[in-house]
Amino acid sequence: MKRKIQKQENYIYNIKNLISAFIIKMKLLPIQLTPIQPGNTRNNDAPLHSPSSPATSTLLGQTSNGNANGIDHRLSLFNHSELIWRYGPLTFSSAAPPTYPPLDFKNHLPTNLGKHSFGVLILYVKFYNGNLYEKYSFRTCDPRLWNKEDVLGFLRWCEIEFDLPHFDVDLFQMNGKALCLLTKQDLGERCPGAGDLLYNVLRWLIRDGYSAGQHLPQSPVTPHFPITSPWCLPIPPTQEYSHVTSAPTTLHNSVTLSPAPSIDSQSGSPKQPDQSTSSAFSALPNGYRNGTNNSGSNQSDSEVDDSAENIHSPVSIPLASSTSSPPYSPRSLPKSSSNQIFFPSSENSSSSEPNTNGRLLWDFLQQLLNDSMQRYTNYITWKNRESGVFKIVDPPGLAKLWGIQKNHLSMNYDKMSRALRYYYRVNILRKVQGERHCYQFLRNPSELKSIKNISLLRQQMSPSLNHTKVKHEPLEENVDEDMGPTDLSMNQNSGSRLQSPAVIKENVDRFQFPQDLSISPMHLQVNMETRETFTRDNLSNSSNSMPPQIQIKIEDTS
DNA sequence: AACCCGGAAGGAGG
DNA sequence: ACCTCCTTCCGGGT
Repeated sequence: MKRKIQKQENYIYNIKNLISAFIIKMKLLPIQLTPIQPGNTRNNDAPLHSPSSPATSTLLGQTSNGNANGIDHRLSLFNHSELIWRYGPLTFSSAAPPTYPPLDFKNHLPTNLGKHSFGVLILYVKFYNGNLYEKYSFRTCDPRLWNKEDVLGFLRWCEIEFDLPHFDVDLFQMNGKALCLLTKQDLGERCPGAGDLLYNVLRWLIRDGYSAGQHLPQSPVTPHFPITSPWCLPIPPTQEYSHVTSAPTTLHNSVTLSPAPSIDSQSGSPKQPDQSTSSAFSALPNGYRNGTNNSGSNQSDSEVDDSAENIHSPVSIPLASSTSSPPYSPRSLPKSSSNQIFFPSSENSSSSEPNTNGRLLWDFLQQLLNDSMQRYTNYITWKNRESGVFKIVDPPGLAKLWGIQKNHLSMNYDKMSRALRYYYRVNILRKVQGERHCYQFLRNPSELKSIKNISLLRQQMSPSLNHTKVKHEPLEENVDEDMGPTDLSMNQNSGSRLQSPAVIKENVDRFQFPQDLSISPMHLQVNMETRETFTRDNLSNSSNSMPPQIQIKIEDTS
């Protein structure tokens, strides 16, 4: 019996990671996690994707006919543990108050929003032993639809997600629409050091959020901003899960992972998540620590390692396969001499060096190339790190990443390569003749960063440059002595808050089920066909019909 | 067709 | 107003 409970707990644990990943993938803003009671058997032949399914009201936790207890009977239709994702417009009316005590949508969702502009994703979890159901609801994350409490919840999420100093909430007594009208400067004044970040996040949410008529980005390089809300961080399993059926009150308390962002002003603000709990699931982006505040303070004797780690340590809610260990625990970087040429360390860094933080193209490329976890090798990779020769593996993809970084979404390889060619004349880059998409760095990053004005490089020819210029076999070259350890720690003290390449890529690639979801002995099936319906088009067009649905089925194969 | 090159104009931000 | 660092567009070459 204990083993079964333990298994179930592990299952919950993994499911929550899955949820987090899914939230990221679909850019949903989790607002609530509420337990529901296990359903009684009731025949419901309506297919999950049927427009005629009466599921909507049930999904919203409202009482429907023949369902006086607010129980979702459909759950009992399935023989195995299942996750059922649904997405659709919120269609409840004020005349039908929810009778589902834990799921008070009326108080949690702004009722003055157009019903077509809103969506709720609900997750039902059923264990085939019948002991537990859970229900998760998520709201879409178009910031323009946020109310004041949403805004505050978002800010708290940002505080944690990006390790920002506490915002002065008094300066953000506004709804999402007002928040979105703030300029970068406005945001910077309200939250010094994080204005850029907030601005970029909001712009991104607006641009790629659930705007009507827009498609969900399909490109593998499209960033999915990590809506890994702290209030939805999974919690370690507790034995309370085994009592959920018989004790609804306990269930309510125990299954609520962490406080939902309260939209009910009476209930106050969402609490901060328990860091000790969340740390195993979500590594805060150390690389985005407040630059001025943390300058040097989080540097230790393992400075080199940490600096490199932190730069590319985005928010992570790892999938089940990676929950057993801290996702970004400090570890040593390769220290072979071959890695030290273009693999920056912080040793040479000084606070006087300008911090480009990926804003400059060469810097951006360096960060991708030198990612300690090698997450960008599908975009760009070293051909010879010693000589600085690299190859753009995926030109359009890389260009898109760059465009995202610079907020020029029409960026393509043609334009980006033009920028690269401008580096020729300033001796930052040169083309590797005869090899497509191959370029060579002629300066190492610390050298470049030490030069405040890149254009000075036009006159300033380094010995290494002279050396490499005359040779046409860059792959065979050795670098000069002055091409010492370079500096990757430039982000560490950055005041800039542009999204790092690591974050972009991480957000894109994090969600890779089912391969990455190793819920043993569970087997995950994803109905890709139904997932296809999860588009903005469908979101906007299906407002009067059954919401598109996504079904994730987990079967116990043991 | 894709890639590569560099001129020209202009924009955003400092 | 000026500068840097691109971005955008383009004609031409390989």
